[in-house]
Amino acid sequence: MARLGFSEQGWIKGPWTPEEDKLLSRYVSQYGEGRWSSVARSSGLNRSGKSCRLRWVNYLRPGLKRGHITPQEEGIIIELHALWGNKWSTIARYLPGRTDNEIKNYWRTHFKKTGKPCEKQEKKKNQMQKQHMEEGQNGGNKGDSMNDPQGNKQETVITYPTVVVDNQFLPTMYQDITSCSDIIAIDDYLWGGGFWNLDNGLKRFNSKPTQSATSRARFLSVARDSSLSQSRTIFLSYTLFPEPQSRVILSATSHVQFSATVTASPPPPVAVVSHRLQQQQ
DNA sequence: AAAGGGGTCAACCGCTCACTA
DNA sequence: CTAGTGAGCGGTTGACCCCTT
Repeated sequence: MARLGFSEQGWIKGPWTPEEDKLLSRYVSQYGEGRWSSVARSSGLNRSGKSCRLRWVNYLRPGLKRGHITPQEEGIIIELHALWGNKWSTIARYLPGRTDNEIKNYWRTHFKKTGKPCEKQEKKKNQMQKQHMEEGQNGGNKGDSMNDPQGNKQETVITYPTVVVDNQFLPTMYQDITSCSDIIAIDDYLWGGGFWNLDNGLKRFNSKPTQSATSRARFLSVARDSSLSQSRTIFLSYTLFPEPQSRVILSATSHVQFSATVTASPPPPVAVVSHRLQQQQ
């Protein structure tokens, strides 16, 4: 690939070569992140510290996700952008494996012009949701649908565990969603969006919840570990209201044992809350 | 098949902030 | 308090890709 040129300081500019990537990766794995200017000097790379840092953070860093933003991630982006605006790095902290640059690019290409997802994206999303619905009807016991066959709205009671808050803000553990490999998105049609009441089990609001509901939440995404066939681990992430800047990640195994972490933001991880979730009778 | 245009994304730029001497 | 330096952030650019005509 042709070089774009050199900076005034003589640093190479332009696309990175595989050799440069190897050099940088080797250096960082040996000496760690940080001190980027010394990385630039000592690694043998004729690149500026800034360039090295950017390449590492956005491309070489372990744990980065490749591929398209999922509908769940899109939901999180929309939600958090509504809260914080163009705070890309803050938003990126809630999307493990995604970089601020990636999210920024995604936002600009998908939402910047119209302020809403482009038609193509919407079509795709609807298609996915339709597919989920069909799969759900084929034996999935995931709770009642949002609408009855006549299309009338009704409150949905999910036969999933009840959420009981043990103690408020009792630090117990911090569970990172990234620790689960091969997370795929599921149940988007069921969980994605909408408001949920956590006071008396998981009940879904069809309209905006009342101000008195203290532990209402909006689910942003659900994902599961596909490698577990019997003992599914489900990850729920949602924004707690009325604290708009807190977010909870719940993890559930076999629909029996739940644990939850609350991270105040920005940035995570900070305060941790433990919820005990009991299986609904 | 070729050209044009729009979309995507890696990379750069300029600014701000935090830290230190 | 101030100046220098490094790191990080958001905005912007430009090359490449792909779709449409």
